[in-house]
Amino acid sequence: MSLTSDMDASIDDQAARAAWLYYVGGLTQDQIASEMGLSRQRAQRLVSRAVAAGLIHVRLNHHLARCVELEAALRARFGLVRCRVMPGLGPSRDPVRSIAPAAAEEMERVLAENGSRVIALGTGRALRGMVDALSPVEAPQHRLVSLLGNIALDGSASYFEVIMRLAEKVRAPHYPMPVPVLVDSVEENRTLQSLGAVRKVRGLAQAADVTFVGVGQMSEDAPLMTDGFLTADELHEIQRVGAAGEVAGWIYDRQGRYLDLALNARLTGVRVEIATPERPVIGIAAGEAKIVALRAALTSGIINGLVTDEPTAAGILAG
Amino acid sequence: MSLTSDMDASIDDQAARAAWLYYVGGLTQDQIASEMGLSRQRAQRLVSRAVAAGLIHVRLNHHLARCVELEAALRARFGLVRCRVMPGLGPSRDPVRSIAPAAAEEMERVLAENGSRVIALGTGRALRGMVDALSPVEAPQHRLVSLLGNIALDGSASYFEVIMRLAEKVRAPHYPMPVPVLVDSVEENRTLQSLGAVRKVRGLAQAADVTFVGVGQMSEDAPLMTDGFLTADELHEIQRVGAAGEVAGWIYDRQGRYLDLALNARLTGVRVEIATPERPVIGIAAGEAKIVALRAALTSGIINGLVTDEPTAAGILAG
DNA sequence: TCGCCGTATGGGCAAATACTCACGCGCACC
DNA sequence: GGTGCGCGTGAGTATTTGCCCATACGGCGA
Repeated sequence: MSLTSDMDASIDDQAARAAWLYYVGGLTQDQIASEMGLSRQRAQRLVSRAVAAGLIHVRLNHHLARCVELEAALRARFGLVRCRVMPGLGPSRDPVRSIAPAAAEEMERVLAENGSRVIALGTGRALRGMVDALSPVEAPQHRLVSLLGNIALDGSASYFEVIMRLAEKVRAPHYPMPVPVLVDSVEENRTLQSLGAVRKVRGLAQAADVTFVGVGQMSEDAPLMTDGFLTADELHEIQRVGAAGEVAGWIYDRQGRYLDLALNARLTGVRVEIATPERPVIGIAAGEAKIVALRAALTSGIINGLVTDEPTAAGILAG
Repeated sequence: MSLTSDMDASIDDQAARAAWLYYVGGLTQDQIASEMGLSRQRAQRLVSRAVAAGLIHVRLNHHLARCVELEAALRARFGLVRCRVMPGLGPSRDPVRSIAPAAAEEMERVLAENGSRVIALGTGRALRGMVDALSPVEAPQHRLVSLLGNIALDGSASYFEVIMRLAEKVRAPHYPMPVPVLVDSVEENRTLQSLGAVRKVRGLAQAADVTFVGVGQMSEDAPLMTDGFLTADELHEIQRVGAAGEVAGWIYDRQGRYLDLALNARLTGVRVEIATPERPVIGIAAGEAKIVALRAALTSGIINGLVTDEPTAAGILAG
């Protein structure tokens, strides 16, 4: 009513303002409607739009005893440098929802550092959730680098894009891996790897100060297969030789030792094997299906940091 | 005591879990109830308890265009190093509610730095709100120091305690100013100031890397008066000589120049005059009544950082 | 042991919120 | 200029939530 400037405000501005009044101000949608001169319906739509667009972030400020216990147990058993366990949301819900805010906090922790860091990133739904949950912060002092491309065999960019989104939020220089994840032949791979641009990105990724990766399972619902990088037959063959999980496309066994597969020669991405306390590799993953893959990666130290949820943490420790 | 605190802890745990499922998981209270094996009513109570206890933090990740404009204008006009303008909540709501989360973010920004910093703090409702809105972070590398005491003339500790609360949340060493805000005579003040403990805290405060202060108005509702540090007569006399506002008890005129008052000799706290880009002084304040005081403090650079709300920002710029 | 009092609990109900649907407007394509 | 499509809107409705109240439980003093 008195706020005439609302008239020309963009829809997102209005949504943000409505959500602000609703969540922070504690007004009802009726009050928001009269405050902003809208119908109650519209106020409701704005609020729900703001939530859907991720304008509103909710975080829990309380360390649940059970989660803290699991964190401590994981830290002790696998010598982790970072570990967060978030409450589960029940079996039918996407666990990414639960771990994304915590993963975002870990990322913010890195971004808040003053010195210039090289941050390497994998791909996947969990990392994408992390980036979506991240608060925009100006952190141009850091460099972001991809461990692998985001182009599938057929040329589509269906794989979850992480690095560009993140770079947009933090305004940092970024170095995507400018190649497909997987190529058709060893020769093609050799050609690509010899390119200066590729060599530069690889070099940067290998020198990363901190690395964030998803962890893929090698069961029937393996991301490598659902994303079209492996056929069902290939998957079964790889399962047969002991595949337990995969980080950035590189497949390892139940002890977390990378397998020597024909596939490897066609993978273009950087293999993660640098996890040390000074250069941590943080795994972001949760879900029943990923327990085996996570336990293996933790056992050999492919990852030495973990953000997961309660049932997954319990599952890892149960083995 | 341990038994009751265990009870409280487990109740808080339950509350946190319920709120997590509600806000992050998006379950209804019915679903939470069956998930956790409770009645719906209990689930509802847990969620509302979690919100009331501040276990849940909601933040808006969208810089409203109007607020961004105001921020830019304030930055440009007063050469601010930090500036946040949050949307207003309407005239009848407490503006502290609006600015507290943003102020908390500024504080978190400082706390997230790796190096050891000295953080000086004033008192007041706004700072208290900031601390309440702060996420607990372990930041033991920093030192927290008070600019002034929190004891009134009559010995009561009615002034809003900030430093202890903050120290509790971040587990940092803290140095409260161990004296009343105001003493009866110049001699008493001299005696107090000569104490080793006081000198040490003053020295630390003067060397602060960053300072957070509230800003008090000198109108009829001046905090200095309502908190019992000034009588109405004293206030009127000080108004007559041009008082515009006050930071940590030290009164300045409309140009932001500290006034030479008899009162000064009885003030025990540290006068803030160190604002530089390297050692910023951030003012946390909002409200119609504080516009004049804020404009003055910004003009002379007593503060070079600001967290306020939209109407206040507009009011400052209008003058 | 009894009765009182404070506190926690679940049922019921009114308010608030989310969802669905039909309509209307503008726009583009025919 | 007509027509169909898509988007946004408001009305109506189902669901969810917040609040009040009667009641049960447990501690405590008489």
